[in-house]
Amino acid sequence: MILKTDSPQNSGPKAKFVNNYLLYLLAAASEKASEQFHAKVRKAGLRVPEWRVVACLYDSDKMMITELAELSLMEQSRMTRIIAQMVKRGIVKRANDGTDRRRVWVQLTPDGMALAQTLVADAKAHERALLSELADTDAARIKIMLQAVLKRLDER
Amino acid sequence: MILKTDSPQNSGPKAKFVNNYLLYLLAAASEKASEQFHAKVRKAGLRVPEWRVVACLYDSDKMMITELAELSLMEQSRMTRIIAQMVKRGIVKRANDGTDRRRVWVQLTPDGMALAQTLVADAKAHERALLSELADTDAARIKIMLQAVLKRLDER
DNA sequence: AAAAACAACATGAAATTTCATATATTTTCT
DNA sequence: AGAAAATATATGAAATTTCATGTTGTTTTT
Repeated sequence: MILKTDSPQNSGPKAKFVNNYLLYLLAAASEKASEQFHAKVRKAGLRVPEWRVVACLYDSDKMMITELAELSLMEQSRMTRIIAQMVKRGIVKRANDGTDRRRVWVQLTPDGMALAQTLVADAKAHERALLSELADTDAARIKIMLQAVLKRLDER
Repeated sequence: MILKTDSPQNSGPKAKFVNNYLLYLLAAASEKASEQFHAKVRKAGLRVPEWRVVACLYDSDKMMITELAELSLMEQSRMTRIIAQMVKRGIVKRANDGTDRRRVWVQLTPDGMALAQTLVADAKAHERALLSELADTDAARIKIMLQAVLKRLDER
């Protein structure tokens, strides 16, 4: 029996690095799994970072810029500007904190909420479809696994 | 018994979406797992996209711009410009194809190879460390799982 | 209660990225 | 063969992103 360990363009006897490298596998899986859904996001008029903000606020109703940045996996100064755009477009609004005047709370507007409802529903449907494609595989347990990974990464 | 399903900032009874959403888990795992190593990459004088190019060429010794872009998960026009910079810095060189004059083959220079050797070794060491932290977890099988996911995603 | 340290957010300026499209070359179709 | 389609790369211009740092406000130290 012949073992096919790699993809087509594999030529020599030397084992490939990239296609078997954890960080690459993670990046590629993330990228390719998201591709389809991100196309939907853009059709709904949002860019991916904006969708992340909307999804975060769907869960929490108000968040600080810094929190949004961390949860959305991007830099604070970038988040500040993204929020500014989203405010202009009426998706979110900014509010002050009564106690700490440095803080800016970001919240969904009614329009933003509507968007969030729709897109989160779409996201869940898309996820169901994706997971069902993996149902007969080890990969079905992927979420549990990824959560374990994240927990470990956080702990250190 | 009380079920704690989520992270600290979880307040209400409503189940969180983001922290249990596959595409988020993938993105976050990728991001956070890479963080440390990407810092090393930058210390070695490369940015992340450049490291991806170097890693690809470590495996294949010559690749077309288009191939590099696809494998490195980015757009072709961006790759064209990244390669231009890397050429200037003496990390890679461009060569023509004898038959198809549209093609540009990108190869590591000797300096580029040296960089590749070092960084790939670092990457492998980093990966070993990471995987050993997960050794007692389900997540130890994560690579197998991610490969299964990618295979499925490719097949459709 | 100052001083120092820290935290949250904003912003200028340079660099990168994106998007659409151009150019050149090869392949396919009729 | 000629036309049309496809492929590979390049590029202008607008938009976004990054990096370093500025500003304001809060906490901690001494």
